[in-house]
Amino acid sequence: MQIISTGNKEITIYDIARKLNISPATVSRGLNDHPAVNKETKKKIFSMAKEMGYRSNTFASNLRRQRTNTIGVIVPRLNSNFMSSVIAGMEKVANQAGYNLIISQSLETAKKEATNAQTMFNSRVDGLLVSLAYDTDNIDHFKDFLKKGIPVIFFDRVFNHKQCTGIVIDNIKAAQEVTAHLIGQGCRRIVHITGNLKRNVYADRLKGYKYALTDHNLALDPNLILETNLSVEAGVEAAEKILQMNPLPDGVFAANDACAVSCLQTLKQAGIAIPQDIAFAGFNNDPVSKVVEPNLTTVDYPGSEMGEVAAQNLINHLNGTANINNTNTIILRSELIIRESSLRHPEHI
Amino acid sequence: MQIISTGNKEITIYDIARKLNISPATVSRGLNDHPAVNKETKKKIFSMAKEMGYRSNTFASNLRRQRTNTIGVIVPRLNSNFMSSVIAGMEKVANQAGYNLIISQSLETAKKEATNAQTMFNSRVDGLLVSLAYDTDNIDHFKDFLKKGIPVIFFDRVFNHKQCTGIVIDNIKAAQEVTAHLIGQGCRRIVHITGNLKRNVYADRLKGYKYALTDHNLALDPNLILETNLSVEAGVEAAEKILQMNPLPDGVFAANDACAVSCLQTLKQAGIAIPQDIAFAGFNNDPVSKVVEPNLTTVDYPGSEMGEVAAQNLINHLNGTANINNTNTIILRSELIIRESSLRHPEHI
DNA sequence: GTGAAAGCGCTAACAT
DNA sequence: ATGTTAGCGCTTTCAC
Repeated sequence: MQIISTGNKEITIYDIARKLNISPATVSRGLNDHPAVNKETKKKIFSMAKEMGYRSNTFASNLRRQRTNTIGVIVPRLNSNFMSSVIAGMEKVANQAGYNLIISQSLETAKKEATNAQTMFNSRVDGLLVSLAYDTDNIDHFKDFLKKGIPVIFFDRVFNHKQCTGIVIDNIKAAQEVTAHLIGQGCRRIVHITGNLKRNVYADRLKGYKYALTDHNLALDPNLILETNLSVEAGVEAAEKILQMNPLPDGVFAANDACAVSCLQTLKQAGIAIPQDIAFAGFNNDPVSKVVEPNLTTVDYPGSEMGEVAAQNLINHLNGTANINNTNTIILRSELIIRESSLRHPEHI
Repeated sequence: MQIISTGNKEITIYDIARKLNISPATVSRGLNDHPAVNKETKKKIFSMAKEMGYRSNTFASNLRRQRTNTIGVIVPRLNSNFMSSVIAGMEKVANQAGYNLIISQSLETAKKEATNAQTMFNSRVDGLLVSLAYDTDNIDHFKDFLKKGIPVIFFDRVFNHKQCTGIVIDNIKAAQEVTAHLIGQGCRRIVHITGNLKRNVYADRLKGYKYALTDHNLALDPNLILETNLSVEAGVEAAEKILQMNPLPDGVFAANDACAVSCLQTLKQAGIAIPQDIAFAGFNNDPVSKVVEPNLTTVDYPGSEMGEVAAQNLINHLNGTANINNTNTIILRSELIIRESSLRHPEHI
């Protein structure tokens, strides 16, 4: 038994129409701010709606218009500054345009990503914004969307597909800058800790690393490239591998901050001086990068903006203002942030 | 112009019925696994549905059944390990029970919280799961829900209201343990950095701090209680205030880790030895607590479990399995994690 | 075990 | 500027 339940009856536009002695159609038009409705009538409608506690029935409306005004969002995890900013940016744009967001986490598995996609498909989202899971290696689970012409936009972790727009930063260039910076600080044997190379973000950062070596006429040593899952634990393991190397490397560039930090700390505990023995750089500008000692050199990029751009492009497409089918890639700016972990000439700070 | 768009026509139960020469009613029953439908018929229906690429129209279904099977979630921010785990826990339970989640961030403002609540109300969520914003001081924006008998469950940051269930940890006890631990390490003048005392979590942690002092016959010095917004910047400011104190305190207990860490680091830079001069403790077990040097003593509590419990209780209530109107508060376990920042007798590690 | 038919609340084409 | 009407796709009562 429900203890509290007053006024459980839902008010419909028919109730409002009856009270006002007008037709339901006019009420509907008024509520939707249709230009052909008399201003006075509109006012009456709105105040009566308010008074009676009316709330629009989205389902009836969606059923009728064959649109949901809902955007699906699938991300690997929500627990980063970056993702939270992305979502905030999307929400801002979506709300302004009258769209709702359905958000879900793939928890880095392709399987859950597929399930989530199916749920979104059944909820008939008008479009999808996706950042891929760690181990996704095809996008068959988005085929249903593409077949139906429902737009899918990837951001950050994108998939190269002619039918899908991607919003990214220039990971190659950013990584190239990081590596060049380390080289500029005197590093000659730089370890690169990377992630799953299926993901553009890690593949591109690796490319940037390689290009920078080439730019500075340094040979590429495959033994210096460690492919990991970029977790905190992976950082510890990487440190153990590094300690086995002979000679020791003189620089480490990790593809994310979490891994960089745990690797740095493990090496430090083993008596390695940072940055004198080994200079360090990460990627993402996570809060931890400002806490670890020494503070971590890293790359910052704008989550909120990425979210806004992704959502805005999708909505413009849905509203017919712009067509993203012709847009393949949108590149946002990023920034190298130099901190003590890589600075061997402190006077340069 | 849409470049790709094949099979844009939606399949309905009527299409399936026609192909199978049965009635739409039977198709509907079959799809919903109604017991009164012949097993063979069911099989035929399912395979035909699959073949034709049928997907159920949630809107028509919701419109008809007058239920949405959707749960609204409003949180201050998504960017913490804790919140991300909470959401993951909720998703798990909700998916299993056939419910969907609509998630939104209040970004710590009561205003956005109210807007979000209104959106949720209009989307006719079956129930609401809320963790309050920093500055919310009443719950009028949830009145619409309560009036209609739509259940609202608070978690972590709860509001004391007879009509609302709350899921929390015992913040008083946890804070009391933290403080007692500091006292056990020889602290006598312990600063407590707290947040907005409207929020139960901070008010209760303050209480726990006070009770522990009482338990150990220590006088309460109001000057040692710093009310802040618990941000990273607030930690720095708190450190500056602490440095002005004469005599210096010998312990700091901050109501979250972010603030504790920045305060700790600022004091360290000023030449204070941690934990010898000032012992430190935080709250939340954020990843940074394991990165800062020395590692931060803190309180861990289970986000995923809190999410699961909140969602499960809501769903049980909605399904009529249990009634939460009688349940006022559910308390989950938490755990003191002792690390070097508070350990003055290293042999105890 | 299956079918017929009504109706959930809204919108939009058409009519006035 | 407003009204009439049909129908979006589904579920469910009542009938057989």
